[in-house]
Amino acid sequence: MLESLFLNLGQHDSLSDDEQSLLGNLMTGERSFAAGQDIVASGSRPAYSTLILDGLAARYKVLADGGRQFTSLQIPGDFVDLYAFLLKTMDHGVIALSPCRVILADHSKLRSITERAPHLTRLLWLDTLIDGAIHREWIVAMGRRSKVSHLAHLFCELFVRLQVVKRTNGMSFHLPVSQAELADVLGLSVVHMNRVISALRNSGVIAWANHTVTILDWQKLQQIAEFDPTYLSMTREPR
Amino acid sequence: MLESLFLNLGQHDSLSDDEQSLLGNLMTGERSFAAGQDIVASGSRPAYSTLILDGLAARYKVLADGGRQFTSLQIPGDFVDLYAFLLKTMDHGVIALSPCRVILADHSKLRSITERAPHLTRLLWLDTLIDGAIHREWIVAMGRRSKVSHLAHLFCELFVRLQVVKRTNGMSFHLPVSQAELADVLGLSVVHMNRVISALRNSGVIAWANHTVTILDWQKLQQIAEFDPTYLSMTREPR
DNA sequence: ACAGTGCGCTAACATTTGATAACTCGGCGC
DNA sequence: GCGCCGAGTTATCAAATGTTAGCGCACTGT
Repeated sequence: MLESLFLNLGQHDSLSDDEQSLLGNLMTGERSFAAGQDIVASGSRPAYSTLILDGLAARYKVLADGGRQFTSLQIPGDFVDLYAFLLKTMDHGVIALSPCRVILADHSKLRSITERAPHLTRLLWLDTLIDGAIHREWIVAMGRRSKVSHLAHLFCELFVRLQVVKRTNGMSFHLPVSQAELADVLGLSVVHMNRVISALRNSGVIAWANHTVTILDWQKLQQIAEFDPTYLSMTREPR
Repeated sequence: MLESLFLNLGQHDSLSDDEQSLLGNLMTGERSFAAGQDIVASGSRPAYSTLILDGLAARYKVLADGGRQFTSLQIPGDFVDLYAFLLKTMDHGVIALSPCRVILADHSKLRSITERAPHLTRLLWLDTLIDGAIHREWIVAMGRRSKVSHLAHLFCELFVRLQVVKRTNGMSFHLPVSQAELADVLGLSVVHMNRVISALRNSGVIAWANHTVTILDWQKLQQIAEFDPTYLSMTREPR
């Protein structure tokens, strides 16, 4: 059941059997959320962190004028709020974009991992660092890439991340979001988001229908995106 | 000499004398960089992490068309590349925006801290988590705030962070960057950056001359920025 | 079968942002 | 003193992006 988590953490360094069973002991209390529901509320002080088993979720903030911005997309094997273990207070919310099945990690147990299992601690720390690396890549995309390139980059990132946890199907993956939700990822109006999607479609590198994205030309997509996966730290080495 | 680091880490939870001396033992090898020099090169695999003692630095990425985007600003007491300890390969560069004095932390020593000092490990982890929280706030600012609000938010953030490490002077702080560099923070053209700065100046909430920013109306500045410092985790509690 | 609804899509127009160029001003070397 | 140069500023025009509105289609409940 923790397959995705093992695939995710295990891609960076090997996970011992002991560590796998520590993780198995850590994660308890499965829950489900419907699309549109808050998984974690902004301002809350959760006593546990949440791992996605199935579904798509996103971190977000809402501004006074009602504008919403997603700050990350979370897939199976991702902790959506591991940092709440030390940050204590959530400064943003996490919403389920599709039906989500999750499992929880008590902060008290996480704490004891930091006391007793240094290597596993480093792997969990690393997981939050990659989160940060993705954030930086998003900042670059928002600030200096063309919108088409930004969208292409997002698709590259999602494809590669989904591949790690075996949620791709050939060159396709499921992306259960509306264009309005995607607009809240890129920081665009819905109308302009539609224009950008059309442009990328017309360039012939992707198809997107029925909530399924198909990459028609992976080379060219990466080229448009200037995609360099270094920031995802997908090499296996001692950490 | 590690005053800023102690102030920075100590704002979140108390640092024991033992922990302070562990940190003192950790940080060795002072170096200086001139404005414009790379402190850490993109693509490198440093064997140590870098702490700013004095000066202003920034993380950045450069795109194929020459466009540059800063992803963070780093002030005294900040680790600019603590995550390189686990991420291994730098996926971006760090540049000195003003003359910088730094001190280094060998990754081997950092590793031994994770083996022997769980509480200090959590505080260092926390430091990187706040980095991530700041990234998320930047994403929101880039995507959904007006440019004037974005700039106001940046000034709020810098002021509060600089206050923690005692680098403010009343309601003023030193900001040794050109408008072109600031444009690479907000992701704007230089010309438009200038317009945005003019607008914020004309609203009467800040003055900016000789590389010194003075906040004339702190309440109104926070209001324009919709600034909520929760994401900086500035409360002292057990971590 | 029917109307209601959410979503994708497009048109027309307004506003924001970028590109290019020119002008000012102060510092600095000669 | 003179001229160069970098930084800030402004003007003008072009391109990107937002706003408002409306259409069509698939899906849903009745």
